[in-house]
Amino acid sequence: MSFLESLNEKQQEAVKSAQGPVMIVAGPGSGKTRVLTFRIAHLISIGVPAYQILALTFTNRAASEMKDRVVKLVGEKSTQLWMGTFHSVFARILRTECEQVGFQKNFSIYDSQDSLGLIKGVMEAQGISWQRFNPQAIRSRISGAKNQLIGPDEAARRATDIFEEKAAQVYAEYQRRLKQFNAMDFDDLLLKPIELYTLHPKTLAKYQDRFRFILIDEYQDTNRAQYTLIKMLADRYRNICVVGDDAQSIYAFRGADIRNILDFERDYPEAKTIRLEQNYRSTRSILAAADTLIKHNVDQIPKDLWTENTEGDPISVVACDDDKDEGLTIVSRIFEESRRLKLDMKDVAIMYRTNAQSRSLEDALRRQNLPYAIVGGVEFYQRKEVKDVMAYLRVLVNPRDQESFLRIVNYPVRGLGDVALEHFLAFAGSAGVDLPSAALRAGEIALLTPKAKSGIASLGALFEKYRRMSAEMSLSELSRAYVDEIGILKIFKDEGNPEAMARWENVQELLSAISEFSASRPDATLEQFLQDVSLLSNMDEWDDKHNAVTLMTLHSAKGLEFPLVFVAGLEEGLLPFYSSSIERKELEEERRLLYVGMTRAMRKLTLTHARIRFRFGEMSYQSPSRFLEEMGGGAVLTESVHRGSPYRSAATTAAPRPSRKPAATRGDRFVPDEQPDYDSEALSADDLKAGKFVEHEIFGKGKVVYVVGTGESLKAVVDFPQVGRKNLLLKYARLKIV
DNA sequence: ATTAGGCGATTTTTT
DNA sequence: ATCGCCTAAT
Repeated sequence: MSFLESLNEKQQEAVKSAQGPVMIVAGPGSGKTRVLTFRIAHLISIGVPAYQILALTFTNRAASEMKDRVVKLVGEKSTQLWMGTFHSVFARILRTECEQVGFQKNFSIYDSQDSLGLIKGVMEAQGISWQRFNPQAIRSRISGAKNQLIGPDEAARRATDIFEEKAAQVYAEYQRRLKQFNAMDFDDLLLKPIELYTLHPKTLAKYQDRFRFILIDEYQDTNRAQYTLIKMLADRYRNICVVGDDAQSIYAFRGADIRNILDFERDYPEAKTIRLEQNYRSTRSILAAADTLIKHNVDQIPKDLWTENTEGDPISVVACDDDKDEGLTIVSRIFEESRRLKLDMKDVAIMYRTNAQSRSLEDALRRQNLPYAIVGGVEFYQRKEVKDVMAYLRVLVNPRDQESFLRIVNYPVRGLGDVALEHFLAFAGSAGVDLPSAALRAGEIALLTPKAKSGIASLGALFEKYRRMSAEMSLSELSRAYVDEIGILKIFKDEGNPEAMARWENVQELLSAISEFSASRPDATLEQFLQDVSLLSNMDEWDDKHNAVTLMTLHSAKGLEFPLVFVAGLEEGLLPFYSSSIERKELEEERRLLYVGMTRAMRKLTLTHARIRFRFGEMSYQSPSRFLEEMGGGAVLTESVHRGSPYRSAATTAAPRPSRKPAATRGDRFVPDEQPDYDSEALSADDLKAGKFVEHEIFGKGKVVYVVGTGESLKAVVDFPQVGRKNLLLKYARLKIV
């Protein structure tokens, strides 16, 4: 086959091993995507019908790109291929099969924000205080349990402290309500199919028979639920091919389980393992530094990455005065390097640990008139006005969706408060009807004020009207008329200020998106649109057609490559992040995260750190990241820039910077080993470090999350299990180290 | 007694 | 920019 000739020997082997289980361990830049694409094309070319192939990717974007490439290789017969993220593929399957697990086909999909709202409601109903038990923490605990396939009952049995007991209690009611609301959260999109296949072996057999060839990309980032699901599906034909790299596993915090890679060979003893170790992407300098860094991890499968590429430029490490300076430095280097290497702006990426860091970078780019695009950040579909309209649409599709109903029941204002809502919910509950039906009968609720009665009744009438009309109108007409009648466009217009006009435009943009969606496919439904939007990943929205610098988090950078890469904020507390610098496993994940970022670079990599960073409303002294030392000195060029900046004068008058002795001992060349005398306070920055346990007179024992400021204004943020996070001024707090 | 609007605190990573 | 709490207005 002609298209195989461009592959190396290992890659060809990976492509041609069509039958049986295969694990491909693919280092960064080793042509993994090409292998996957060619493998699919190969399967089709040897006669496998495209609809028997299921390919799971990490983003929908990756899926559609890969699909396009397969079409180019083998033509239109490949369009029946099933390709997408775990969540979108199984949401699609659930759309047809969910009745077997007690859901209606029009079920809603709740994102984390919706889930959190629901959890708060449950906690309120159960009389669990939001102050004592952080709803966000409860949510992530529940999600964690679900990812490990632990149900509410088992969670309750396993609970060892009051927090876990409460979480389990909330969990049980949360699941009950999701079912009642005909809604699923992200985790359910994986759990319900497992339930479906367990309860209905015939259905499982149908899908096993359907998907005879399964491919999974980014296998290192799959969780236990995904693993189980795939194991079920692949059990019959065992034609499963997973591609991953343990060194690029960066989603353990979300339940990704490294055992999935390690267990693969145990579950499939006949599996063939193929290693792709030749890197085609990066210069030798870049690869060497990344490799030296990642070798500091204990948990890893040994690999020998190599490249035939040239040595290239050394990696630059630039020390900047502060975060503004960091932005300016990066911008001026973008100018220099892009000219020197003859690159466009679309060849440049700036990566960082937290979304909050994009602000100062954006400022610098804007000031220099450099075009840029941000991946993620405050996403369009997360904006309040967009979520509000989406909630209206969801209620139309799924009247049982109480969470969405409650979101918009008093927006625009209809004269309803907590009390009126209580009465209304009680009425709906005793009448045993969904909320839109109850709203139509608001007149029957004696306890409501006239204003509340008419407000709710008109909302009920609105839903009723558009539910009827949905049969006769096109999707795009319907949504426009509906949104118009909701009245929020008028509110924004009347308000007239720039923010309101921006919101007005966002709603218009949402309507355009609906029109576009309905024009793009003949069978477009509102259900389908809502589902697609719920399952968008932030990469899916990224437009790489524009010639602009790309800004994104290190997490979003996975799978991409750019000739010129900047990683900003290589500082202790930021990368590695505060709370992740204590546990070895978490620290190793931070290291992998930087590894992912570094290995995105093809020709030139620049790492920056700031000495002072404006965080949490004040200046904070930052030490260079320990990872810089861990890269070894060989290919690294250390530089330091000084530039005037508004923070500078304040900085130079401040107390000497707290000393710090990084944990790593080798290659201390990036950090001058200074040890200023610093003993004035009983507790100084020397004693008080992130991760230490301290005792407070009132709050009890807690863990230090991080420390900011110096001398008199030395502050610590401490996590107390009972009372939560407290910001303490050391001068007064009188903490004791435990 | 209720509700609406103002004010202040907050910021890891995400399907 | 958004959320949650508090107080003024009804």
